[in-house]
Amino acid sequence: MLQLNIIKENPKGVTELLRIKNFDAEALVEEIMELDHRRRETQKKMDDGLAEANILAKEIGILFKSGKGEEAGALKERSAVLKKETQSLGIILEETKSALDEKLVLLPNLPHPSVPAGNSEEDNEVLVANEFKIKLHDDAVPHWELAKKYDIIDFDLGAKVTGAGFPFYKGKGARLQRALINFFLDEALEAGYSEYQPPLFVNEDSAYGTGNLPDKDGQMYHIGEDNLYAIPTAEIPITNIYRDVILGQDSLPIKNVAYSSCFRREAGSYGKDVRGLNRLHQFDKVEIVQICHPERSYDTLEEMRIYVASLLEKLELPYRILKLCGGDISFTSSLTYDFEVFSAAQKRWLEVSSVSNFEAFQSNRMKLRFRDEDNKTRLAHTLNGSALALPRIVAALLENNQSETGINIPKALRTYTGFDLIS
RNA sequence: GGAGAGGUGGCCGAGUGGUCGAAGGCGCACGCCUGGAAAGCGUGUAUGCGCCGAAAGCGCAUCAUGGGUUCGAAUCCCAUUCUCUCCGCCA
Repeated sequence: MLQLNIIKENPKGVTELLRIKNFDAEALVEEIMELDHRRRETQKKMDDGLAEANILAKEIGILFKSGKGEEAGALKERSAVLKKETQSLGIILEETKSALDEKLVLLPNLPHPSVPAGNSEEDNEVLVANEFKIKLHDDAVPHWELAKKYDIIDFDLGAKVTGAGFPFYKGKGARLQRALINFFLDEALEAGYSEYQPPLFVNEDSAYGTGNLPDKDGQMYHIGEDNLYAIPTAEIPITNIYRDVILGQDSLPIKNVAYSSCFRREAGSYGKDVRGLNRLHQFDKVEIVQICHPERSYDTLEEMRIYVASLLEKLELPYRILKLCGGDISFTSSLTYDFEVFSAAQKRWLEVSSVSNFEAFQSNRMKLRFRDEDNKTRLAHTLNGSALALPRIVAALLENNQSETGINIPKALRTYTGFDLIS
């Protein structure tokens, strides 16, 4: 949620910046300014009324104590009137506040000035392209066929037991999953992250905190009986640790890593994009989250970008890094780098990580603050990124490393898998 | 799932319906004292919103959360939630 102060200070600037995200904010900003004005006006009236009522109550108390109870009658009458007035003002205030909030959450985060304009993924800026040549033999096949051939992932079995998009990993396929998780976690620890194992379900407050509600309501699995949401990413529990928290001066930066299963309904997805491991309802991911001083957040973003790239290097996967354009960047992000690996048999790029700086957008909604050098409370900046999401990594590993004899495991993973070939 | 006890500032902990944002202690910060430190002494030490752009000041709200009773609620009532104890069930 965008900070009200930023909008009030420079409504035109906000509208201008949001054009880069192809968002027309003009009417919305105007409404917000108006609602804010009404809110302050109402609160002033109510506070004054309450102040008078407080004074009256004290006077009545004194009268009663000194045995002049009869004299309190008139004051009581006035008090009753004030109560009615302040109560109805209170209702108006609450209505105005929630109307203001409803409008505020509709505004996307401001893009960083470096974000290129654009409408779709075509306009993303390719920053790094590490496309070392992959030579596949003539009978090279996509990963879903390899999965069947070597009996390492069973989509049909998953469909029988649960539904489409919930595969079983078997034998060396299961061990490869476990190896990747451990590899990613160990690398993150090495890079100074603290490991968490989060709950896989969160409550409503947490889903709001990171902005998944009300935005992506239909995209999360929801347990109605207990009103809990299955997490689409570990970002939600890990970031919400700091909801309504004021961090001490020395606690920044916070670097957390968590492995979790992720659950996504992916309503509306279909076609060849969702074939095999390309898009699942349940998948595994290692997520990194940082909370840092506002002045450091872009350095931190670069640090995270380099870190994620190093993982792909170690896995010897051809990848590229995209700086997302205004039209493709998410609602909550100021600046996002997408990482894509090349899937040789499908001949297409698959997104495996998205590293974003949210600046104070999440913190503002979550009330995540810290004490700065002057001991004042300020909103911290939050960042996160996948490091990495497993399924598409597995897809690329299988396809790119297939040979006549089997699938070769990259060196960095062999100590984790305990085997160097799937055959 | 059943029964009971409880939730007060960063922490501990007091609080009879009235001047309680809340005693006292610990912690922390600053100052005095000291050659330096400890001890001791003194001062300060919540958050949000509003008056107003900032500071100072003032006002309002906040004692788990949300309602209610009352001129007045940390205190009384109701609901929710979380923690603890016992019983039941259980990896």
